[in-house]
Amino acid sequence: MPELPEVETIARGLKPRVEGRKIKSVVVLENRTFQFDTDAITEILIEQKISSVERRAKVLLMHLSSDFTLMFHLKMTGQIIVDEPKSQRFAGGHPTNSMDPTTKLPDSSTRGIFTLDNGTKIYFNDQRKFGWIKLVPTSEVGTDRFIASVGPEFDSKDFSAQYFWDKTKKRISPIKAVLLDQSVVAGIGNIYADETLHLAKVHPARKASTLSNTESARIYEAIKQVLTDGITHGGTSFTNYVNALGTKGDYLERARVFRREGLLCKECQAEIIKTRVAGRGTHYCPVCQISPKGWKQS
DNA sequence: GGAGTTGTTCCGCC
DNA sequence: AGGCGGAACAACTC
Repeated sequence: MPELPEVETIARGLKPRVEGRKIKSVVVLENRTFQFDTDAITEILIEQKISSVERRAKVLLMHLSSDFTLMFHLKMTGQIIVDEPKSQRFAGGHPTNSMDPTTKLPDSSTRGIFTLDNGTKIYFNDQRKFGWIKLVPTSEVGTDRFIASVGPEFDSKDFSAQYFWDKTKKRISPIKAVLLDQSVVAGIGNIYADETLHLAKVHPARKASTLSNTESARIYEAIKQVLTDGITHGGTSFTNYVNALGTKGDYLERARVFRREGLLCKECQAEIIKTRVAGRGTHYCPVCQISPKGWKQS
């Protein structure tokens, strides 16, 4: 499940390897992945320069010199992997040849291939075909339905403690559902929602409207810390996620609760519980995160 | 081999 | 109006 830290890690890996390069060819292996008229590829993509790479929420943006932008959403199992010709590898530490994950590409999950003017290839892989690629005029990225509805970035000025309090206090749904709501804050998914609430010592099933100002502030700070930490450690890998170089992220081994059912809480040694909140698999510590009154574990 | 997995959209209901 | 909860989507793992 690529969330904000995973997509940010991909963007950072991609940037020095593709910015300034021209797209020479595009191979469409799965039509439904390409959610735009692929007849436009020749005119709008081929021979165009990738002027910059950017992330907004969980969407990766590649701005082109044609004043169009490629938008990528990885949904649950998407990958964007860049394979540079050996002679031209960016000195940012590509995996050594013997263990280079890109030697097996393309594979059965590859849905599209972009080849650049120096021979670099960008593979879009997606086992479950939920991910998509769109092509829109750069000036219209902001009016894309998803982008238009998404909330502030966690590290932007717009995301203040006051803003977060205003948003949460009128919501009666579980706080976990509020964190997963992309219109409140951009980029949190199942991993970092659980991690945030454990750090903030708030039970995921607490109704948002019952949180005190102090608890809301703790969650606000935890969001920033957990997402920053996720980026620092290159994201979380347990099934599909790899970065732009095809290698895994390191966050899982430092996870507080995520995928740690039955293991001990690193704060209090209680056993981590897995349950279901907001329709999602949810991990928490029953001691650090006190259950709300009347809440039954399912 | 049926259930579980999840990011986003859609839909019915309040 | 808009929040809420659940279904739908897809394909693999267990």
